[in-house]
Amino acid sequence: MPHGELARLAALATIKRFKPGQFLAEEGEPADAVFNVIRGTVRLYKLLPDGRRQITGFADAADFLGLAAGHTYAFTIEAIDSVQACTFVRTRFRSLIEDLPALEHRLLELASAELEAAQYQMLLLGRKSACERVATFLCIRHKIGLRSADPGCRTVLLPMSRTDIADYLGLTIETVSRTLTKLRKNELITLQPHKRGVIINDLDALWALAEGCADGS
Amino acid sequence: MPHGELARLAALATIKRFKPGQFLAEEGEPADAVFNVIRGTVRLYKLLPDGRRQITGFADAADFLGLAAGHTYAFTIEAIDSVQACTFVRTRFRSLIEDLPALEHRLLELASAELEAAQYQMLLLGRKSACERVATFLCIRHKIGLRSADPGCRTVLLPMSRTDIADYLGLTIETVSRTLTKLRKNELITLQPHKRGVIINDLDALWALAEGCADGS
DNA sequence: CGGTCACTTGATCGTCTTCAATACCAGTGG
DNA sequence: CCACTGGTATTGAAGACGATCAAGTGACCG
Repeated sequence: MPHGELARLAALATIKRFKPGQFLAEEGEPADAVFNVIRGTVRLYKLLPDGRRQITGFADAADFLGLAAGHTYAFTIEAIDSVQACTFVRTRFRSLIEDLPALEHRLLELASAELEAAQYQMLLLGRKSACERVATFLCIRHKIGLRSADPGCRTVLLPMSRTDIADYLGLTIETVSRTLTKLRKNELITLQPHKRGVIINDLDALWALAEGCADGS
Repeated sequence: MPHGELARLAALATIKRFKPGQFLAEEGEPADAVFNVIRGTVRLYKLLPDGRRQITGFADAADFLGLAAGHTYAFTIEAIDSVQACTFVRTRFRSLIEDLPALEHRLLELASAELEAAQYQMLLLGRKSACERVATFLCIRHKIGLRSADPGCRTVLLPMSRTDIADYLGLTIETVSRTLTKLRKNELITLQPHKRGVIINDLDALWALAEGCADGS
């Protein structure tokens, strides 16, 4: 985006901090802000009336959030760790869009990418086994890690809890735990106890598992 | 959208016909067209290497298709029945967007709505039981039917096969069949044999089931 | 008619869930 | 320093839901 436009955007932003567990937005509430995560990780999720939770995505530094079709949020946004986020008042953001076609263009690109990711996730939730889901998750998290780490880095940092991973993959916490143990025993990964980190020993094999090209026995 | 802009859009369109099973687009192929379904229904899906299929959505008359983040399609688009679609060459469509901000605005709205639908579907695939999934499907199809039928209409037309429904809901064809039978025995619905139609007897109860507020026993 | 296709129904099996016990760490206060 | 507590993760045993395998029905078609 052109520098002048970026400056106008920045002029509109307020940087806010959120503690772990704090809400950036809540499903069903009026959607009066959009966000850009600067630091930390947030979870996006929807709930069923009885409390079942589906995490539809995680957002890390540089991710944009808060697109809503209607006038209320379609999902809850909650800080996982200590989060800093650029916050824009929606009405002002909207009026800025009016005279900045480049911004709207960028938003459409982002939305399209999100949509593509959502389709991958549907494939995962509808058709992959527990083992394939966990392998996919680790591979994708690894890829995301490469945005900020050097290529060739094999350590995956998982800021989210097992419960979050389970609710993201459509599994239970026990199945996630068991599956990670199985991958460890097969020497595909190494777990870092009490550090929420995983080292990938064989990235290619893990990808093969993730895509259903291996049986993971 | 303003009439003048609509006219320019129409000038760019070619109406194409597709027979059942014919592809409008294929996953991985260069994305050089976008579509607007005029008549009929198409399925959008992704495949795993071993053939497992996840249908990410169906598109009916008036639905817009073909948004791609990259330069290739993220999913396959296949005609279910006899389909007519407005086809736009992507490059020309793109250049039209350049001078029509309203068009891009509309596309962003559509993409946001799609994204919201995708999140509902993730909730369904990750956290709902077979019974809840089928009930949700029927309710949503009913809602879609109201776009072209009078309100109060209780007949749901299902142009897609049981296999399609199964691949959309992350189930097998047998489970879909059994679940429909169960709903019929509970007198929530009436099946129209050999006609791919369903009559909803108790819409409220079906919605309650769909949202997990009832146990569907 | 024989053939295929879409769907239904039944019996059995396996994966993941549920329920439960245990381990481990961090923080708190005696 | 050490018990006590709460949160997170691992592991085991039992159970359920949906998948798989298999058979059967009716519609449509050459």
